[in-house]
Amino acid sequence: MKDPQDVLLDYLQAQGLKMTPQRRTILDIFLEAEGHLTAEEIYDRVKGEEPGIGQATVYRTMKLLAEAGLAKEVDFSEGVTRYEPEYGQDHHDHLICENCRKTIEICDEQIEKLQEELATKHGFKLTGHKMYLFGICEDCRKA
Amino acid sequence: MKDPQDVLLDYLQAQGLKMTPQRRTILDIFLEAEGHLTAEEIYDRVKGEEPGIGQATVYRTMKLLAEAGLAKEVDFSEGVTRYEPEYGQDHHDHLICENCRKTIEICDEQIEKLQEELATKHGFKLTGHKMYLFGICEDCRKA
DNA sequence: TTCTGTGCAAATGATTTGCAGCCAG
DNA sequence: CTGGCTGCAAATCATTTGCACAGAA
Repeated sequence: MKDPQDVLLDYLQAQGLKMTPQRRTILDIFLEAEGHLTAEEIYDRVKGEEPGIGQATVYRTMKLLAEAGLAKEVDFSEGVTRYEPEYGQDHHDHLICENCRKTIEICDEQIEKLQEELATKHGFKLTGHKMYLFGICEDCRKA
Repeated sequence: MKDPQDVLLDYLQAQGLKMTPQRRTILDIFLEAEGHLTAEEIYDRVKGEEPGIGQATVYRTMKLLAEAGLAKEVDFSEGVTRYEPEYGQDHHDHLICENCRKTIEICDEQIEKLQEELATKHGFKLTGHKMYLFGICEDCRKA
């Protein structure tokens, strides 16, 4: 598979935009991080590596990565946008523990198919969906 | 079915809170409105009827109605919280046209069942879910 | 009377934007 | 060179909160 840096480069060129060290750094840090980070959290990590980078740049770059198909915005109803790597990842939804906030990535083909049918039934051409299941995980129920 | 005003009254009394004309007005206007309004939009309508009511009161009251089970918060990823009447309504999800923002309420029992199973499979006790299907509606595809 | 509720304005928190200088192509 | 990019600070936008007064119970 193509290197994510190259994917970004291609996207930038196609849009007449430019590659910069800031964008490179932010992409690297974002990709090597685990989980679903907010722009703020990414900014904190970026500061550790390149203290000169401003937080507006991080916000701008994360939006850019989302457009380039490298990052995906997720929203767990906390009032902040989180990002997860999208490139080379299979599509999935999330199962979130309302107590400890642990998040499990889930995917069910049958549900996807039913969603498609449901949209079609109403005359829609489905372009995407968001599904979040909320519950209490095993550990939290025991405790 | 019990009158929504009474449902609110019961909830308030159970919580040691008070009924006020503002709350009555906001509930009325919210219930007679169609669709999925934001607190801001509800505030605009409220001003038409009772100009003295402040917008903080509308925000506070909508949260209250949500706790009382009379309103439900929905989030179409626009950066604002919308509210829809919940009392006496069946559970449903939403199918949203990305072009004209038209929203259709949908419900599929089979999907719900699969969601339950999916959660259980991961050791979760499902407490709720959010599902939004995005697409392009028939009218917009024709146009 | 006793709190809770209200309106107002100020505060918040996440995100965006204006701007002057910087730098990739 | 030139137009996009950056850091900074100021600006937004939705929502929340502090406060003094008002009004349900």
